[in-house]
Amino acid sequence: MVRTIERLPKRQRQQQLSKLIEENPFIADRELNRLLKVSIQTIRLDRMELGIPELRERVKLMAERSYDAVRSLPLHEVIGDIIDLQLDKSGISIFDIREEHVFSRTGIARGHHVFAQANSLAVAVINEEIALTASADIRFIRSVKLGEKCIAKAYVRSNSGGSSKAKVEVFTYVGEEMVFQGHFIIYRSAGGANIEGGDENADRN
Amino acid sequence: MVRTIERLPKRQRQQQLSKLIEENPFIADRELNRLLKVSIQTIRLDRMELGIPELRERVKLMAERSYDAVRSLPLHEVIGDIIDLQLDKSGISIFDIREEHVFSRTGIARGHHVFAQANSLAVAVINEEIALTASADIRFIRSVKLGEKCIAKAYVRSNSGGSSKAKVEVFTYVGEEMVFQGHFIIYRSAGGANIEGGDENADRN
DNA sequence: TCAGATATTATCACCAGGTACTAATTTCAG
DNA sequence: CTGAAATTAGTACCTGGTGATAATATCTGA
Repeated sequence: MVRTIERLPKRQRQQQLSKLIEENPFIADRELNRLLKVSIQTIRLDRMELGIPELRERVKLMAERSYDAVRSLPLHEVIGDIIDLQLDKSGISIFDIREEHVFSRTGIARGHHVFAQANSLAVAVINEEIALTASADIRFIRSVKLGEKCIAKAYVRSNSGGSSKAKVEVFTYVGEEMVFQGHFIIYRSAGGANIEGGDENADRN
Repeated sequence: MVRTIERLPKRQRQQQLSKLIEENPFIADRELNRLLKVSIQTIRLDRMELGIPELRERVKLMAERSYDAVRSLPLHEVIGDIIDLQLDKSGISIFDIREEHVFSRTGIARGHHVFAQANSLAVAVINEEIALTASADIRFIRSVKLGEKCIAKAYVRSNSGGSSKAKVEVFTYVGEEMVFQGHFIIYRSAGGANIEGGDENADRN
C-alpha cells in the first residue's frame, strides 16, 4: 500500500469507533468488537492509534474531572469570563462558542447561550448581594457560529436611588460586528422581600 | 463477646475507613490495608459491612453521575421536556428546577434557564427546518425555586404568510402561578440565507 | 502474477483490583 | 478455659484490559 491512496474501511471504522466511544464512554472493547464486526484485537489496535484509553481509564478520567468540577461547581454560575467589571457602571465578558453551544447541523449557537452570557453580565455588574433579572428586551442581530468569540459589554444606564430597579444595556459583539443587544431590568436586593427576578448576583469571582 | 458491650476498635476502624474513602474515593484496598494496619481481607469485610462498593464501582458511579449531570444540565439540546406540540399552533414543555439550575445560596433559579425553556419551546413550535430567535421581550414575574416544576405554554400568535417572522407567546407556570412570560419573534427558514436569530429548530424528538 | 507492505486475527502470559468461599488463627469476655 | 467473634490466610475466579509474538488475509504496485 502506498501513502497516497487511503484504505477507507479502516479510517471509517476508526471514525465510527471514536464516535461510539464519545457517545457512550462506558462501552467496553467486547461490545465494540461485536458492533463493528472486527476482532477485539483490531479494536485495541484502533484505540491505540487513536490514542483512546481503555474503559477503566476513561471512566476514571471522567470521575476525576467531575470530582474536581463538583467541588468548584461553577460550570454554570456565570456564563462567560468576566474580564472587566466596574460595579454599577460597566462590565465586559468573553464567551467562546463551542461545540456544546451550537446546533450540530448548522453550527449556529442556540439563542439562550448568547442570552445567558448577557444576562450573567447584566446581573454581575449590579453591585448588590442579590440581583435578579426582572425583565429583558432582547434582539438577536445576527446568528453566532461555532468558534466565534462573543464579547459582551454591559452598561448600567440608570440606578434609581439605591433601590428597586436598575437598567442595564448589554451589547454583544463578534469582532466589530454587533450580534446581540439586550435591555435588562434588574431588581436589586434592597427591600429583599419582594424579589421578582430569575437571577442573582452570587459567586462571581 | 456479648452484644451489650461494643468492641470499639472495629467500629472506630470502620468509621476511619468510611472517612478515608469519602475523602479520597480513588483509594484501593491495598492502600487502606497499609494505612489502617489490618489485613486486606479485613478491609474488604469492613467495606461489605458498610455497604461500600469496590474502587472500580465507586469510580464508575461518580463518572455516571457526572455524565448524567453533563447531559442534563447543559444549555444544550432542548431545555425541558416537550409533552405536547401542535406545530404552528401551540406547545407545552415541562422543566424541573434542580440543583444545577439554582444559585446554591438562595435556591433561586437562574434566569437564563427559565428563558432557555421558553426559548426552546418557542423555536420548537415553529414548523420549519430552521427557526431562529430574532428577538424577545421577556418578563420574570416571580423567582422560581429549587424543586419547582415549570410548565411552559407556547402559542403561535401570527405566522405571516409562510415566510419571515412568526410571533410566539410563552407563559411559564409553577402550579397556577405565572412566573415568566415572553414574546418571541422567531425567524423561519424561508429564504434561508439571511437568518438572523440565535436559535434553530433541530433535534427535537 | 507475485513479492512485499499493511491489516487483521489468534494466542498466550500477565496485571489490577477486586469477589466468593473455605479454613486457620487470634482475641477476648464471661 | 471455652466458645463466639474477629481477623488473617489462601485459593480459585472474574473483568477488562496490556504486551508480545505469530499466523493469516488483503491489497497494491510493478
